[in-house]
Amino acid sequence: MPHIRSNPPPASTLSPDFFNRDTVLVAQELLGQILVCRDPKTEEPIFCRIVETEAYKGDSDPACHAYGKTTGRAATLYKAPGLAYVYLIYGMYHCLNVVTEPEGIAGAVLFRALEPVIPAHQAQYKTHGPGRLTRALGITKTQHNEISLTSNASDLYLQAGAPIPPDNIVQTTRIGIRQGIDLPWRFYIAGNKWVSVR
DNA sequence: GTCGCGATTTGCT
DNA sequence: GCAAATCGCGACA
Repeated sequence: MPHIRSNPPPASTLSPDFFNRDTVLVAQELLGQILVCRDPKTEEPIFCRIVETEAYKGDSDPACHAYGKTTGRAATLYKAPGLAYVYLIYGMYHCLNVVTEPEGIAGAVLFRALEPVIPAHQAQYKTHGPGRLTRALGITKTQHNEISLTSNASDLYLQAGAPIPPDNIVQTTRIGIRQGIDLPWRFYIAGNKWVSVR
């Protein structure tokens, strides 16, 4: 007699090993994975699919905060893969990244756009854009910088989603930077309406 | 200590 | 299309 599940299998959390790899590869493979967080006020769980990312590498990328630097905020980028890197940009918006590469090598992937998995959440949480998504989800440097994104005990963590077929992934140059504009390290899911247009 | 600027978003012309 | 908002950080004195 076959065993029948009454519930779906437990969702698996992405492991540090997933992030302990080349940053550009991680940026690509993060598409389709799920960011789990909580509503800043109600504490209700929110599940968001990652639909747009950018890779930043410390050694070869002049746009990376850790390019030629090891101190200050750049120090976070050398820490363990799977940690959050949150920084303030233009004095008013936070940006969420996940640290990549082995400890001691700098790299991170910027989350540029998310798609709330539950349709009812899509009108409520405006997660299209790196500054908008942190504002919508209540992500700040003081609360979330350097927390683990690979533990489901965190306020914020990553869980495995459905992989995106390579044919559905678009690779382009990155947005809003002045240096390293030639590097094609932005990835997004083709046709996804949450992706920033520029 | 002072100065200039940025991986953004918004509103106004 | 363009500029304002707003502040942490790095460069320089």
